Amino acid sequence: MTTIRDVARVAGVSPATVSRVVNGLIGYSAETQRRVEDAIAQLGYEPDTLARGLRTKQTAVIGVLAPVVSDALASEIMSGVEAAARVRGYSVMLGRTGPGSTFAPGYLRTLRTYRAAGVILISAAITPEMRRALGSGIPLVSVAIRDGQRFPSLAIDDEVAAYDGTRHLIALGHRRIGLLAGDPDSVLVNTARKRGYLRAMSEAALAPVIAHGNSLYDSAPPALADLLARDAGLTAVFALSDEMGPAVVNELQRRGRRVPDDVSVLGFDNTRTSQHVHPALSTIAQPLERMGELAVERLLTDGLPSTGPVPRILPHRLIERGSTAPIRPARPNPPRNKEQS
Amino acid sequence: MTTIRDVARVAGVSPATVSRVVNGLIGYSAETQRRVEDAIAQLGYEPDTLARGLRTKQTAVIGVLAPVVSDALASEIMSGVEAAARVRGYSVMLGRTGPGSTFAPGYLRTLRTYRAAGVILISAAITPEMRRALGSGIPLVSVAIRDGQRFPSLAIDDEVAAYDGTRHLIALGHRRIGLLAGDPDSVLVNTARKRGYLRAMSEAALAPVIAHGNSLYDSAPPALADLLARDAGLTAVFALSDEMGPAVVNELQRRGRRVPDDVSVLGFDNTRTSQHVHPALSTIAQPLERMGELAVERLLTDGLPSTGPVPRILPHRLIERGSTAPIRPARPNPPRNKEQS
DNA sequence: TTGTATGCGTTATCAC
DNA sequence: GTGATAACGCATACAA
Repeated sequence: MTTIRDVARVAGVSPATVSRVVNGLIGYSAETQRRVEDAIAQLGYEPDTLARGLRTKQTAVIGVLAPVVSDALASEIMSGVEAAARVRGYSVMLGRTGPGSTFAPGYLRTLRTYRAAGVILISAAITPEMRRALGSGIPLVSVAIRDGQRFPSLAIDDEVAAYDGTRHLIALGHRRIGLLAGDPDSVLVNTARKRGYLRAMSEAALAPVIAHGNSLYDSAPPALADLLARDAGLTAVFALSDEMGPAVVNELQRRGRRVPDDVSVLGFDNTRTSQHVHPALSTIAQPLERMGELAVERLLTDGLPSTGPVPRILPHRLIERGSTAPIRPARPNPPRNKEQS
Repeated sequence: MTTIRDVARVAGVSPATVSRVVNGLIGYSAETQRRVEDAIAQLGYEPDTLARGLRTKQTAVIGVLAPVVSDALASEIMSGVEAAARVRGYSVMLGRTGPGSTFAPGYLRTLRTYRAAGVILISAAITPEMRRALGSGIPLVSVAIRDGQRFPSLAIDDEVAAYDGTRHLIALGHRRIGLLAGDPDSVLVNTARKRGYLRAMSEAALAPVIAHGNSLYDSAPPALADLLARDAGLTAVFALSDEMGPAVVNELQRRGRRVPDDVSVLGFDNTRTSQHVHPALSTIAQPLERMGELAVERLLTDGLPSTGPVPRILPHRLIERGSTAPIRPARPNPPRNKEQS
C-alpha cells in the first residue's frame, strides 16, 4: 500500500506538503504541486480513509436506516441518497431498523464509532435511545415521516396529501369512498393520512368507511373484504400505500369488479409498484428520490447539530393513471372485448 | 469521547489489558476482567473503529454494489446481506455500479481505503479494472451472475433453470411458447437463460419465438407485441424477469386475452413483484435472500484471496401460481377472430 | 498476569 | 513556501 510518505519521497518533498496538495490547501508553489501530482499519479496513491478519519474525527460516511431493506419505498429513497452521496464523495452505510426499531441503536453506535458525517432515518420515528446511541456530534434527519418537532425531518404533508386524494375522488363524483389505512402503530404517517381522509369526507358530508391493513400487499385483500362488508356499494377505494393499491386493484378484479369502471382505486407513495398493475394505479406521489437527495444535502450543508428541529415539508402530487375515473351510473351490460389499440 | 485509556484509568489497569479484555484474548485474571468490564459499562466505552482498523488493517465493512439500488432483485439480495452481516457484527456499505459499471471502480477504490473485509457484486460482471481498483487484499464475490471462471460467484444455473421452465410449459401441453428475453449485453445471465430455452424447444422439436426487452417492466409491452407479431397463436410466454412477467400478464389482459386461460405466463427470479399481479405469476425462483447471506458467509469464512474461482451453484425452484395452466382446446366463444395458420 | 513502548497513515501546529 | 513533529485511538511485541 502506498502512503503519503512514498509520494513525498518520489516527489522530493515532505509528507506535510503532499497533504497540503491533496487537500487543496494553500502554501506551495505551482512547481511543487506539479511534482506531487505526478508522484500521486505515478504511484496510484489514495489517501487512507481510516488514518484521515482518525485524525480529523470525521469520515465521509452517511448512514441510512430503513425498517426493511427490500421495501420499495425505502429503496427509492436510498437510491436518491446514494446518488447525492456519490457526487459529493460520500459513502453510504446501510442498516435496518428492524422490528420495533430494535436494531437501530446498535447501528447508530457503530455509525458513531465510524465518525459518520450524518445519519438518515427512513420511515421510522427517532427515539431518545436512538439519539443517545448516536451521540451528540452527528446530525440525524428522518425522511418520509414527520417526527413531531423534536428532530429534523423531511416529508410531505401527509394529512393534506390524503385530503387532496379524497377530494379528488369526490370531485370525480364518488360518494361512497372506502379508506384502506395502514397500521398506525408501525407507520406513523398513517394517522395523519387518515385524518386527511376524514376531514375531506366530513366536509363533503359523506360517511367514512375504514379498514386497516399493514401497508403491505398481502394485508390488502382481507382488509378490502372488510371494507366491502361494511359497504358493498363502494365506488372508490383509497389505499394508503402503493403495495395495498395494486392489491386492491387485483382483488377487485378477482371479485369480478372492473377498475375503474365499477370501482376507482387511488394509491399512495408512487413507488414503482404502482405501475406494475393493470390498469396502472393513480396515486399520490411523494418525491422519494428527491427526498433522499435533500436529506443528504441537509446533513452536509447545515449538518451541525444545532440545525434546529424545523420539519421540512415537500410537495406531494396527484398522478392520474388508469385506476381512477368519474363515477358511472349502473350499467346495463358489460361491454366485453373490444378491438385492441 | 471515552477511550481505552479512560477505561484503563478507571479500572486501575493499563490500556493493554483493557484491549486484551475487549478483544477476548487471554492473559488476565478474572478479577481484572471484572474491573475492566465494570469500567467499560460505567463509561459506556466503545472501541474506535477507525483506530482499530488503522492498526489491524481490517474493518468490519462489507461493500455491496448493484447496478440499480432500487431494483427489486438487488434489494432482496441486499436484504440477505444486511441480515448476515449484522449478526456477525459487520456493516454494509452500499454502492451503485451505474451505467456500464462506470461507478464501480470508484466505489471499489473507496472500499479499499476503508480496508473493507470483502465486496459483494450483484448482477454485474467483474472487470479487470474493477479487480484492480479493489487491490489484491480484499475478496470479491459476484452474486446472481456466473462470471466465467475468473472470479468466485454465487448463482443458480441459469441455463438449466430456463430449460426447466420451458420444459414445464411444454409439459402443460404448450407448443407455441414465446421467449421474452432480456438484453444480453447488460445482463449476462440472459445468454444462459436463452440457451436453456432453445435447448428445451429444440429437444421437443418446437419452433422458438424470441423477442428482447431490457428486463424492466416498461420494455415488456413492445417486446410482447413483437412476439405476437411473429406468432399470434402463442399459448405461453416465458418472460426472463419478474418485472417483465407481470407486464406481460397485464398487457395480455389489456389486449383481451385471459391469463392463464388463453395464454400462460411464466416469470423468472421470484421477486416480490411476481405476487403483485393478478393472477399471481408462476416463476422460476432464485433464493435471493439466501444468496446474500451466503455471499457474506463466503467472504468471511474462506475470505482469503486464494479462495479460488469455483463458482457455486444454488438450486432454483419452479413456483406455480395462477399464471400458468395446462393448454386448453380452442374455446367456444372466442373474443376475436382466430385461425391464421 | 500485567505494563511500556511503538507504529498504523494522516493532519495540524509549529518553526524555519 | 516548506519541513519536522506530535497526536488521533488502538493493538501488539516485548519487557517485567
